[in-house]
Amino acid sequence: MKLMVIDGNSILNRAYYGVRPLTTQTGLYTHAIYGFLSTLSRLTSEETPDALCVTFDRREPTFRHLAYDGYKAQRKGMPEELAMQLPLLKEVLDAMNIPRYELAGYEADDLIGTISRRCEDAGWDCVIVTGDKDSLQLITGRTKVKLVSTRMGQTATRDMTPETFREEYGFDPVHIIDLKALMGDSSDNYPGVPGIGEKTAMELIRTYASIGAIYEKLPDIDAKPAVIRKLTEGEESARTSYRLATILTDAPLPFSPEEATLRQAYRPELYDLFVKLEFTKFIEKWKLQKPAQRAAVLQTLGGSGDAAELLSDADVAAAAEEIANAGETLYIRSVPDYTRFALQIGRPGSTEKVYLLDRERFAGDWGAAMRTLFSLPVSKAGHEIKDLQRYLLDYGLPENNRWEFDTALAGYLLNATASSYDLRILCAQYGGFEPYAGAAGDGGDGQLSLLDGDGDGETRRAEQYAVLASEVAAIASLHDPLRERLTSLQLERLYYDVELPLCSVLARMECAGVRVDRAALTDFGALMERRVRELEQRIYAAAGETFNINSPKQLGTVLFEKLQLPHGKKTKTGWSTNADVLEKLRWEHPIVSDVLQYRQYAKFKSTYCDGLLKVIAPDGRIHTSFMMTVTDTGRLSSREPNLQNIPTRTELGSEFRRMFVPAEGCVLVDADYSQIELRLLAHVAQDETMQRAFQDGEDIHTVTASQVFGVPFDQVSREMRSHAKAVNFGIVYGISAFSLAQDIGVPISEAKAYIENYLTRFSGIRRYMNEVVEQARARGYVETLMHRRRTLPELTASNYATRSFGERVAMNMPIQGTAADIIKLAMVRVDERLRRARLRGRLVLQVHDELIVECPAEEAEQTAKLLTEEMEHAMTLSVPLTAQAHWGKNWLEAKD
DNA sequence: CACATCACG
DNA sequence: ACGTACGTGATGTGC
Repeated sequence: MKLMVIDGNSILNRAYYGVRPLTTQTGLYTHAIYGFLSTLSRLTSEETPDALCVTFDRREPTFRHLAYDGYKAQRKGMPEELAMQLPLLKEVLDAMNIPRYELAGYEADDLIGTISRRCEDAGWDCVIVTGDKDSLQLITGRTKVKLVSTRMGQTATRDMTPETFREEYGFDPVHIIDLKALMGDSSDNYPGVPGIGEKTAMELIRTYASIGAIYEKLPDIDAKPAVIRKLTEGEESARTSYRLATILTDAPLPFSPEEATLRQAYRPELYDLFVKLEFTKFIEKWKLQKPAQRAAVLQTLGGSGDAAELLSDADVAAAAEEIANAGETLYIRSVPDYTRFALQIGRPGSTEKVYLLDRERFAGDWGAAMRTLFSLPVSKAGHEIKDLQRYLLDYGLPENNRWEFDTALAGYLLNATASSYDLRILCAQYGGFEPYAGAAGDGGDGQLSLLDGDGDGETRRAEQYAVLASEVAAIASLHDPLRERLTSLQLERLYYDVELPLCSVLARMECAGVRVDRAALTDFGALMERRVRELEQRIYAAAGETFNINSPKQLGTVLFEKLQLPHGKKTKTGWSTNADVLEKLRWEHPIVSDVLQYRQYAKFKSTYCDGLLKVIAPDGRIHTSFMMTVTDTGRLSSREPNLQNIPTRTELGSEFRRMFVPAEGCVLVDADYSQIELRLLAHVAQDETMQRAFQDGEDIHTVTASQVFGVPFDQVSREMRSHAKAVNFGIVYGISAFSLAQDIGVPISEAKAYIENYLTRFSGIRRYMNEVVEQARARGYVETLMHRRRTLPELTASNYATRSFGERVAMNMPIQGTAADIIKLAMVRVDERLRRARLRGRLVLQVHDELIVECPAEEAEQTAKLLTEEMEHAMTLSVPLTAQAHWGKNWLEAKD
């Protein structure tokens, strides 16, 4: 039998510093608990112990140290962000049914010592998990220590047994006490023998094993006279330190290994806790649900018989009629591949009716059923409806605008920084911790052991139906609370006039896709391939060996060790080889520019040639997915593939845009905003100088240069303009002199002067930046002109870097986010007008400040005019919003 | 799965 | 004395 005992404080501490900070939307820090549980889960599956327990320190000075006057409870208080996690971790452990021990007057070490000896006495093996090397003294034939270390953010463990210990230290584990008695321990604050450090102490213990032996033989030991003198003078201190270093093994702790035997977790409690901590991952991994509620849903399904009905082909017409006659919102939930649906008529209370559809159990024409049920003249609501709309469009379902609500989208507007908008989490947050409406009763006990790992068995079909039915009920019951929250945060207009109608616009864009010239892309790929091979050979020749150029590690070795090039900054894992660094080395060695070239060709080949070719659909077009709930600022993102990062900044790269082409007889019309973020800055900051520049239609970077460098407008040089441009970017991002200097290659002092000049000349901007940060601190969030908000728990962090990050975000988000609001609004209007005007043009892409429409060549001019109009008038500001449109036979031509 | 790199706005 | 611009996604390497 084997028991694992965990040094709670030590592992929590390591998790706190080793895992990147994570907060719930209410600002509760959770990363230490998260890291603790990850470690716990990993170690238990690694060791498979029969019993498990955790020990904790009490804050007050401990028994062992009271004997020594010098001890002043030196340990630094833990940071607030960690302290708040400790009681929660204890709750989690209680819910997991894992015993934890703490005892006034005893350190965790002493409890661990006691526990390990009790195990041995009972004939058990013991595994101690800690990051504290003091515990190594407890190692015996039956007890080993798993030493946890965090290196570069990675947690690693080393198993320390008597053998591995002796190999590393050269003496037996128990003599680590003697070692500490000589060298002392600054963190535990006992001195050892003054003047004796780690090296001398090691030497002595390896030779004599214990301080007892040393003092017995003194002064006739093999050491320098100075060492002998220090030992003699420091004997009393050594003896005291020995006592302090000795971990107690006889603490009065009521404990026997049997009582820590692994048991079932209390799943309902654990579920509630994980919901509170927003540990979606663990909920999924450990398949947590409120068992009582699931049982209730199953009972409804099986019991009363007419609560949920599985639709067969023959039932569809009748069901459709019932749905239409009810005249209530139809709530829709499906599994991710749309092979199963649950439909609920109306809100909870209004009707009991839930219909289920299962493609595997459906004999008739599935597509016909989809069309019948989803084109009914009733309002519809669901979770992530854009994807559902796209699925239905693929079935040729005509567009209608009766989509009334999307729970995921509402969750996103209420909290844009959440990592997921899982229905169950939304229920907990906005439905008052009752994930499934109508389910009652309190906890039964769970069946799954948490520590058995994934263990996903075959879930029965009825159970899956039950989950689906409960989810559609969840959507229905979330409708009102979410809508009320949206109203109270003034998000109604953004939600109902922008985000919700945008769903169907995006669904149509994704469905339409964009045509690409497959042959040209293939040819370009072959060219890239040739160039890559060529450069590869030159690089190998210059290096005098072959190696993997794609590996920064191997490349670093070649450049900085073999070729002895001066290395710049480091990354966590070695020397940086990024483009910035290599650019500075360009003239040091011909290999460098070859590597830069190689990188470019390799990127183009793999990401853009191979990557795009892989995703061309049978219709010859690429259908990206626009993600609506990903970014923290309100922007869209594009995935599989990402069509928002197609090269354009270099001439060679922009060739890719030549390969995006319209259908036969059509053109691409491209319209983009000019300087939308700086215009917004001028508007929200009400900075008169900048507003005037835009009102007068001046070139903003030139105006900035003239202000910052104090020269007349017509004497601004190219370099001055480009520096001013960098300053403008920096301002929008929440600038620091260091980064600006880095960016434009001037001394920090000079960059500092630029910024100072800028903020003096554009005094409105200085005022705005101060105000926005101050307001964010006071309110805990920032918002856009349309009230899209982002919460900023970072602003109250005690860590400087984290706090500074929060400040920069506070300055940037309202700008970037308002730009996102505006173009989304423009997209909805463009889509609407195109269709109302009976034009055949269709939006196909959006790239943050740019819209691309595919339309018949003869409608190009009209479409371009429509685009610029809608984009420019999407919102009225104190400065003009301007957009330029062009068209051509490919994306590149359409850009100018 | 994390990291480094690099493509975009 | 700190650590270093905002927001994304895809790829290849290496543990």
